[in-house]
Amino acid sequence: MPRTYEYPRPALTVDAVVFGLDGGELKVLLIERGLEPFKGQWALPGGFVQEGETLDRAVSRELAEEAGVQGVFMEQLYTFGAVDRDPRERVVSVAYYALVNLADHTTRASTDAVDARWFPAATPPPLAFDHADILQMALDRLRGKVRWQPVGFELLPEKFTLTQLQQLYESVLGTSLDKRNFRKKVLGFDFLVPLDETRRDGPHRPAQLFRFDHGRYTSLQRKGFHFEL
Amino acid sequence: MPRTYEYPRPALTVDAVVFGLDGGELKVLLIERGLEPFKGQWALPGGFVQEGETLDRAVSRELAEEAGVQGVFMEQLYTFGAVDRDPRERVVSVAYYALVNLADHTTRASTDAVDARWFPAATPPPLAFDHADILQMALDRLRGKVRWQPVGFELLPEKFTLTQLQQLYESVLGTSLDKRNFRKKVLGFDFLVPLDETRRDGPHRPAQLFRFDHGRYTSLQRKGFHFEL
DNA sequence: ATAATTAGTGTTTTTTTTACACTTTGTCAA
DNA sequence: TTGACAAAGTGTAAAAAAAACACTAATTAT
Repeated sequence: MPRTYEYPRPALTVDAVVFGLDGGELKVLLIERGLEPFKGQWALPGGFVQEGETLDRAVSRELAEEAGVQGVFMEQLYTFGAVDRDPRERVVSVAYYALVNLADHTTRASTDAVDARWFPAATPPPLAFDHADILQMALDRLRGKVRWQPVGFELLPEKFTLTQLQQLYESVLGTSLDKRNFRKKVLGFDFLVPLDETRRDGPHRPAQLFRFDHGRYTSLQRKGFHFEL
Repeated sequence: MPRTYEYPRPALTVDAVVFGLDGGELKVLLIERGLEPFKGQWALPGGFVQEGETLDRAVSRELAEEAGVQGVFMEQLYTFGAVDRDPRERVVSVAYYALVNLADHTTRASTDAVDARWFPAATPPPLAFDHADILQMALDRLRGKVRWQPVGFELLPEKFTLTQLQQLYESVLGTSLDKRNFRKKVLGFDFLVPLDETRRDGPHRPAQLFRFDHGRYTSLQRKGFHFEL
C-alpha cells in the first residue's frame, strides 16, 4: 500500500495486563523478556500490531501466543505515548486489560519458550519499560469498574460460592465487606442463579454454588436495571 | 533514528471531541474538511502525531492550530484501530475529549483558514471517518464521568450561578433535577465558594455567583472526600 | 461424640434520597 | 408608583438504602 500520508510513523504495539484471582489474591500475568532491552526482566505480554489487524485482534493474538490465554474478557485501557518509553526508538503502545479465570489458565501460562508467571498484582517485581505505570492504571481501572459493571465474575470459575464472590470484591477493592449485607444485596440480583450443587471443601458446611447468567444480565440491563455493588 | 523494529507502521493521528455548553445545550466543535477524503464534510479536529511529540502534546497543538483552543481540560478517550477507518490507508487514531468554557472560545473557533463551528452534540451533522462513533463514545464517557468527578465545571465560566450548574448537569445527563435537592447537595461541597457578587440577567431576582476552588477540591480529595452528584 | 471450620440467616438504626410549594427580589411597563 | 412577570431562593417529612451487628447449621476429622 502506498504511503499516502508523509508523517513520522512511531512503531505501534499492544500490551495486556492480565488479571487472575488466586485464592483471595489478585495476580498479574508477566513474561520474562528473552531479548534486549530489559532482557531477563519481567514485562507485560504484548507485541507489534500486524498489517491489517485491529488492535483488539492484536492483543488476542499476543495473549494466545505468549500466554496461551484465549477467549477472555478484555477491554482497552489507555494508550501510552511518552517519547522515550522504549530506549531504542519511539514506540506507542495501546494497553488493554483482561480478566481470566486463573484456574483455567494457570497451567497453560507457559508457552512459546518464554517463561510466563503469575505475580501478586499489588507487589509485582520490577517491570520493563513503563509497564509499572500501565499495571497501576489497570488496577485503578479495575477497581473503578468492578462496582458498576459485573466484570468481576470473569475472574471466577463458572460455578462459584458467595464467599468466593465476596473475597473477590474484597481483594479487588481492598476493603472488607459485611457478609450479611453483601449476600443480601447480591441475592437480590436475578442474574445470579443458584445451582443444585454445593462445594464440599474441607471439614465444614458445604457452600451452595452459583452461576452468573450473562443473558439474563443483559436483558435486565436493557430494561433499565443497573448493577451496583 | 534507525528503524529497530521491522513491522508495519500504521499512520498515527489524534482527534479531539471538544465539548462546550451554550445556554442549556451541549455542543461539539467541528471542522469542515478542506481536503479529500470527505472533503466538505464535518469532522473532529485532529491530525498527525509529530516526531518527538507526546500524544497529549499533539492534541494540544492541533486544537490550538485548528480551533484556537488552548489550556483547557483534556483527557484521553480511546484509541480507534479499525483497519478501514481511513479509505486510503491504515490510520490509527488516539481520541481525546476536551471541555471548554464556550464563552471564551466561541469567537476564536475559526482560525487557520478552516471553518470551525459548534454543533449540538446530540444531533451533529454527518461526520467524516468514524468520527460519529468517537463522538458517541465521548458523550458516554462524559455522562459517566461527570457525576463522579467535578469535571463539569470546566464547561462553565469561572463565575457561575447554581442554576447554570444545574442546567449543565441536566443537559449532560439528560435528566431533570429537583432544584432544592440539587442546591442542598451542592452547597454542602466546600469547594464551591460563594462570591460577593450577583448576576443580573433579565427582569427577575439576581442570582448569586459561585466559583469552583480547584485547590480546595484536591485537598479535600486527599483527605478521602469523594465527589458525587 | 465433640471440636473445628466455614455457611448461612434478620432486625434495628442510621444515613441518604426523594417529593413537594411558597416567598423573595429584581425589572419592566402601564 | 404600583402591579405583573420571572427566576432565585428556601425546609420538612416520608421513603429508601446502607450499615451495624451475633448466633445457628452443616460438614469433617479426631
